[in-house]
Amino acid sequence: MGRGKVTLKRIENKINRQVTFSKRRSGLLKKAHEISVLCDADVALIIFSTKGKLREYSTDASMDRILERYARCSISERQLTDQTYQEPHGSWTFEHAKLKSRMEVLETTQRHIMGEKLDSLSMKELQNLEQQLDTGLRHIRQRRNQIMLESISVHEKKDKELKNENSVLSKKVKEVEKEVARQAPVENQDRHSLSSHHSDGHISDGHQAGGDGNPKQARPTIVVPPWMLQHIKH
Amino acid sequence: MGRGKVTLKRIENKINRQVTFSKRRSGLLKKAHEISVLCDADVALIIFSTKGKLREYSTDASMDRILERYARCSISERQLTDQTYQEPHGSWTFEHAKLKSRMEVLETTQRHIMGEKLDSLSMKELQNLEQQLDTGLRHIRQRRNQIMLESISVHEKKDKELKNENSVLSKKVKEVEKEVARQAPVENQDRHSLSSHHSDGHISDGHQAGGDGNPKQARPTIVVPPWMLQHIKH
DNA sequence: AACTATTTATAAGA
DNA sequence: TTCTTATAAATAGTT
Repeated sequence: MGRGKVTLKRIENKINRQVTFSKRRSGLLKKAHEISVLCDADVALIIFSTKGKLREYSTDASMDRILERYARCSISERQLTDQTYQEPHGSWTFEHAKLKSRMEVLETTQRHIMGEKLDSLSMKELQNLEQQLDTGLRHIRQRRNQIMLESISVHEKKDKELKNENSVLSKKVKEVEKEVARQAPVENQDRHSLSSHHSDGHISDGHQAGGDGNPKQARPTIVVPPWMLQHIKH
Repeated sequence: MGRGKVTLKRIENKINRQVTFSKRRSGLLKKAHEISVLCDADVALIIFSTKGKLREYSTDASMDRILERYARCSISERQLTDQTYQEPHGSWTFEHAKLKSRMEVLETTQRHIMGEKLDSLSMKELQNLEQQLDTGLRHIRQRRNQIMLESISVHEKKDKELKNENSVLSKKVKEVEKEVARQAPVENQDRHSLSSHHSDGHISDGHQAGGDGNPKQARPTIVVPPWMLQHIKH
C-alpha cells in the first residue's frame, strides 16, 4: 500500500526507517484498537522504537490486567509442556503475576491429589493422576517401611546390648553375694531379703538371662503387623 | 478496506465478529512483524479472543524480555509523572518473598506426594502422607469409575437406539422387496441378485435383526475389563 | 476457504 | 513532521 512494494527487510536508510516507523506505528495502534472494539478482544500492544521510545495500546487502557492474564495463560501452557521450567531472574509485577498463577496451578493440583474438585478433570487426566499417585504412594510406603525396619533393627541391637550388660551385672551380683555370704554367714535371712531387692532393681525384661547363656536364644519375638508387610516388594 | 466502511463499534453478529476477528488478527500480527523487521523495533502483541484464546507476537519471540523492558519503562515513567506513586502495599518485595516461600512449601509437598525427597520426613509424617494419598487415590478412582460407567451407559443407549433403527429399516426393506417381487415376478434371477446387493448396503452390525425380534436379545455383551472394576466399592 | 469490490494504509515525493 | 497522491494491501461482504 504505497507507491512501491515492501520487502520484509530492515530499511537501511535511517530517515526512511524513522518515517516508516512513525507511520506504521500509528497504523498498528489504530488497528489494535479497532480489533479490540469491533471484535470485543483483549489486546495489548507494546512498541519500542530503535531509540527506545515506548508507545503502547491496551484494551480499556488496562495493560496490567491483560499482562496478568497473559502471564496466567503462558504459565499454565509452560507447565503443561516444559517440565524443566525455571524461574527467570528479575522481578516485578509481571513476575509476581506469573508466580501467583503458578501457585494457583500448584494449589489446584494439590486439591486434585487430595481427591477434591475432580469434576473438571477428564478421564485421561484422572488416569494420569491415578498412576502418578500410585507410584508416589508406593515410594512412600517403601520409605516408611525402610524406616520402620531400621528402627526395629536399632532396637534389637540396643536390646541385645542391654541384655549382655544385664547378664554381666547379674553375674557380678551373684559373686558379690557369694563373697558377702562367705565373709559374714551370720544373720542369714536379713541379708537375703536385701539382696533380693537389689535384684528387682536390675534392668530386666522379665526372664532370667542365665550366666553366659546364648543371647540369640534370648532375642525377643517382635511381631510385625501384616499391614506393614503388605507393600514390601523386594 | 472492504466493500463497506467500518464503524468503530462492536460487531453484534456473532459469526461476523468471529470471522472479522480471525482476519484482522492475522493482519495485525503480520503488521506487527513487519514494523518489527522493517523498522528494527521491539514489539509485543497479545491478543485474547472473546472466548479467551490467546495469540501473541513478539520480536525475536522474546516476549519475556520485552515485557520486562516494558515494566522497567512503565515503572520509571510512573515514578516520573505520578508524584503520588506508591509501592503496592508494604514493600512488594516482601509480598513477593512470602509468595515465593509459600510456593516452595507447595512444591516440596508436591515432591513428597510424587514420592521424591522422602528422606527428610519422619515416620509420623510419612504415615500422614500415606493416609492422605490413600484417601485421595480412592476418591480419584471412584470418580474415574463413575465417568467410565456413565460413558458405558451412554454407549449402550446409543447402541440400543441404533439397533432399533436398524431393525425398523430391515423390516422396511423386506416389505419393499416383497412388493417389488409381487409387481414384477418376471426375470426372477436378475432381480434377486439386485435385491441381495441392496441388503448388503444396509446398516448392520453383522447379525440379522429378525423381523420384530426382541432387541433385548440382540444387545451385545459389553465386556468390562477387570481393572475397571477393581475399585468399585458401592 | 476463495473471491473481489472497495476501503484503508502507506511509500514516495514535496 | 506533515500533506499529497499513486499505489499496494487489507478486508467486508459475498459465494
